[in-house]
Amino acid sequence: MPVHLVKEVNGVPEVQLPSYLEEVSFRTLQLGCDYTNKFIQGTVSVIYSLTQLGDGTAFLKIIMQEREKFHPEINTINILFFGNLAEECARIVHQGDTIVVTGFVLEETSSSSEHDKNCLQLKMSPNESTAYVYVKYDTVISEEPVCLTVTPKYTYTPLNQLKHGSIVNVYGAVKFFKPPYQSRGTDYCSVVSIMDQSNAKLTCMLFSVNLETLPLIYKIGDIVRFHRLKIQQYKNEIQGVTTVGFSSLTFEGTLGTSVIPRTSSKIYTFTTDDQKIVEALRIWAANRISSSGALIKLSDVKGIKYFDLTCELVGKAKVDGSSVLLKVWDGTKLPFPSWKVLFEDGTLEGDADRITQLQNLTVDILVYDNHVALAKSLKVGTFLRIYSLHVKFQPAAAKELSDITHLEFHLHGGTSYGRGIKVLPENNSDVEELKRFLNSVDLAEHQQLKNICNLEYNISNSFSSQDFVSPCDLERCQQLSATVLTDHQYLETTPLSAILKHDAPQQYRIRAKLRSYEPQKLYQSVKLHCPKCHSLQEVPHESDLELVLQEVATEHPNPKLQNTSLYNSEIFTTQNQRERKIVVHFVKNDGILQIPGDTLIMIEGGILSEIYQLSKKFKGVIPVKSSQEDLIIHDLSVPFLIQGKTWHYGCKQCSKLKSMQNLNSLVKEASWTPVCIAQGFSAVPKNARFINSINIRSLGIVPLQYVFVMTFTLDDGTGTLKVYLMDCENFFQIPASEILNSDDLQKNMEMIMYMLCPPGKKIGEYPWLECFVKSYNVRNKVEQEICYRIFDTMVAEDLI
DNA sequence: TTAGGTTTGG
Repeated sequence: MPVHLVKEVNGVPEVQLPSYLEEVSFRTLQLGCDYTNKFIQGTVSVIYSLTQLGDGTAFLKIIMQEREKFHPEINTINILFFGNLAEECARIVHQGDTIVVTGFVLEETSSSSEHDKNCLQLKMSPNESTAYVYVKYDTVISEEPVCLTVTPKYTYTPLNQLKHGSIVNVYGAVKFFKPPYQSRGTDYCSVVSIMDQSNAKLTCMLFSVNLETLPLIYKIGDIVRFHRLKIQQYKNEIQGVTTVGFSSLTFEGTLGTSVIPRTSSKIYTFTTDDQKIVEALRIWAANRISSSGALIKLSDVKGIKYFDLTCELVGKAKVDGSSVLLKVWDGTKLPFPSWKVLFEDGTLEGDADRITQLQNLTVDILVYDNHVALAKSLKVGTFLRIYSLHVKFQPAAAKELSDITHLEFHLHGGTSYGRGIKVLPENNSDVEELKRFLNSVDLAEHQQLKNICNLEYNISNSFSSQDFVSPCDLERCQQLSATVLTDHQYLETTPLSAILKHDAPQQYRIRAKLRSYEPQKLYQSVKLHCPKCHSLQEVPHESDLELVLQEVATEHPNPKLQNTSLYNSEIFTTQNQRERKIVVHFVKNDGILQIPGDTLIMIEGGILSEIYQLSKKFKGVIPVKSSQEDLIIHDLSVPFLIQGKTWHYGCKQCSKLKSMQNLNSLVKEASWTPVCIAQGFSAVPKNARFINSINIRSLGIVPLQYVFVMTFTLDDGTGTLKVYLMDCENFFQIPASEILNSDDLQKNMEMIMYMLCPPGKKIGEYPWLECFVKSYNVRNKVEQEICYRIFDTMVAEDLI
């Protein structure tokens, strides 16, 4: 570090110089002597302007006056600074400052000007020399703990003007932060991203041995002031890091709250200018930084995966070596039952009576790994903010009747997304508000309820309980729609009774509740739809695929069809079976092989598990077999292309299979690149872009689309209407092509259906759905029937 | 030095 700022309070520097340094006075300086481990100290009497030398190197000249004037005739000396040392000193050093320089080279001056009459100068180079600049803070004792009489003038650099290598003072609104955590090194670490009116963002890596010296940030939108932050480059972006003398102040970001700095520093400057900066930043950030001011309560966790919870700690227990249980409450009631975590008898800390009293309002949070140490140190009764708490929706396992749909709360290991726990002080405004709210909760009312949260509780009782939905939730369900119209908002709502009287075709906007739906087993709703002949087909079962592939695997690859201009081929022989041969053809792009992630492969003789493994590594897998003339696709009983988790099938009726050489023309057009894939076809669903990019029609295949096909029975009080839903991905915002291979997506869908049609509740408590419905005529052998289908409607985002 | 925002095992 070439330049250090040293805070000097009442003449006492807060940082001592390294003990191996020895002071030398001006008069003892002699050419040819070694000044390693020596320092010279003085007062800055003249600072020249920063200039550049012929080769562009920054240059600064300072004249230093010896503090103790032993010999008046030689009491000044020139100091020449070069490079970023010169730039830093030009910014920091003022006339009258005390400075200490080390690592200098003593040389004779060639100049003969007035100030250079002593003929000696000190040369300071960035790599060898160090300057310590002392900033004076003089205090007087008064009734106030500390009163500043001399205030250093700080300048603050806008975040869009930060330069690599500089040490700056900045203000910003917190866009993101990780609460301090123990790093793998010696220090605590906190990552803080800030923004200011320049709209630039700066991510800062803050380290400190003392937890207290890191900024006391409680939520996004807080305002921070950092002094002596070093700016450096990392991966083509600038970042801020702590440096010697770093200090910070933090202010609440909420408009109108008092501007009181949070800091561990006993001494700091804070002027009316600072107050204005904070207030201006608050106004700027109010509309631009989504603050966590609208804090999420336990009653709001519907459809949410991660959130920051402000709560009071009621109980604590050790569960096992890697996790701790926290029992917390925020005065609101969950919209679903939640889990109760088991722990060993006698390990629960907290007031047993209070824990029992609040049992219907507390949630169990399991805290893991790196958060365990902090969790163990928490005192029952303190107020906490738990950041990025994972709320996991666990749908009922149908086979196990003892299990019911419930919520789990996990604070996973790691610090991603600022995951962590912070103790909030009692005077924090959110805590004050929470305390007021907790005091207003009618505990007797909640105690009268049955313990519906207990997972061992009988399933039918818990679902039929009216207490399941708080009055607040009920109101929301009745007023808002759980679906959103994506077009035609101008249409007026038509009652279902009126629709039933009309002829088809018509289009309607309706508002109704989902009385029931089919199929109940959601995986049965996924079908394959042919856009050409409009047939609907079942998705082949894996066991059927396996049979076809095993049969093909017994056929012999044709060696003549290997290593062509289109692809390179490799033969693999299995060891555990009857030496089955698998041939993998790596398709080239314009004659060149790509990295696996960009490569299309064709596989001959592979069974399901092998194809599945290969699909994880390669961009796409096409199962093929050898004919006499060319490689050909299977008979479309198996997927013609496997891309990640999506297995693409072709319509057996509409496809007219051609040889694989037809892929050739397309590959020559260089369309086998991620760029081409990304260009896509805007009218085509996302999952079909890839197969279009390899122009699968050149192989004579008509691809089938994955769709959800469901029947909804809707009721608006005036009548009931059976409507079809056929949707690729728009209604649920879940791709039908991926759901069969994704547990997460299946859980999401179950959760959505649970919200739309909550089991065990009266229909009055169901949410409203606003939908567009079109009617159409279907003629069967006997009569004409009017059918209805949902369109241009999607599930509201807060349910997804 | 550490971390370098970008969630999941429990």
